[in-house]
Amino acid sequence: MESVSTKSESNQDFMPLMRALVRAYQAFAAYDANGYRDIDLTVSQADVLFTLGNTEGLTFKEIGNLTLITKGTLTGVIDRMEDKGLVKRVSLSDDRRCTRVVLTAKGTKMFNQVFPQQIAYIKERFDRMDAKSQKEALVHLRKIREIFS
Amino acid sequence: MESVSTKSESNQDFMPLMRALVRAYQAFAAYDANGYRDIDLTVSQADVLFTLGNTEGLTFKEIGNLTLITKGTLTGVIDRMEDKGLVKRVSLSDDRRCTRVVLTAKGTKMFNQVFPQQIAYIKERFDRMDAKSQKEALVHLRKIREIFS
DNA sequence: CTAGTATAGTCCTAATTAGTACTATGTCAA
DNA sequence: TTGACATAGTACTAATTAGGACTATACTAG
Repeated sequence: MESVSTKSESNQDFMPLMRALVRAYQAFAAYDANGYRDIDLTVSQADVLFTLGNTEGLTFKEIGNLTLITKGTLTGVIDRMEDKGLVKRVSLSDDRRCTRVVLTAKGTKMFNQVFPQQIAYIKERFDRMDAKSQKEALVHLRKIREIFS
Repeated sequence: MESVSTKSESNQDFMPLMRALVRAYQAFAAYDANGYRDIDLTVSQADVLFTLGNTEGLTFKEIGNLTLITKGTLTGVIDRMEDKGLVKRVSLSDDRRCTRVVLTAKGTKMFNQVFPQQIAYIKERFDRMDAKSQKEALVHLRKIREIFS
């Protein structure tokens, strides 16, 4: 279908799929980010806020695993969220290497306000895709994740 | 199927699909980036290199559209590629606002070497997905892109 | 012609990102 | 107990990212 400007002999039929994956993600990410424009939150900060919501707090390690934000990056993200008064660092008594990050009252309030809002904002678009397609897409995307892991 | 920790009343069945999209992209992106480890190229630089390959040069605007790299970012990316001797800026006589970015001999050589390599590297993984699934996934991903555009 | 507007690219800032080195703490085995 | 190794988080760097301000150039309507 699509052709690629190269003299390589290999079959490159996967390239449209590769591009579609990148474009689909980028379109979603841009739309998602737009939802945080008004409120004073970056995507990473919102990601952490949503991850901490309805928990008793999580360690850096746990947050990193759930959000896929690297530990080095996370230090800075948590720093800025702490500056904004959204989270606080709490030491663990049983393992002094660990730090538990907990939402403050202000952070909890923001979570309760922003999370449903953002969910509704995104749902609005996914609703334009029928349930059957969503189900099939889910299977395919999990397969793609699997082959690249 | 999956449940989410929130008290929002809205139907959140799209969330597994949303997560699958993000994870699939991230897995692919990480794999792709790993292909540039050995050679001295970042993902953005490789993106530009591949975009310029087999062309007579492109303007910043054109590169930006093809790669989805913002103009502000592109200035820095091209700066560093120019420092490495991979590309050069050429002025256009008919519109002095525009700059054409062209691969140097060194850049062309690198393109001819790295592009087929990377294509083969990625193809290896996509080959693990059968043609029918790829075709279906392509349709779904284009739909996802559409609903978020 | 000329004023207003649009476009191309650069410059600047704050935040994120990956990666590596580093410190403190914990674990496990000899 | 003590040395080797592992883990958690921080510090630091280069590159990227989005976004907005800015300059130079082009276009267009009156």
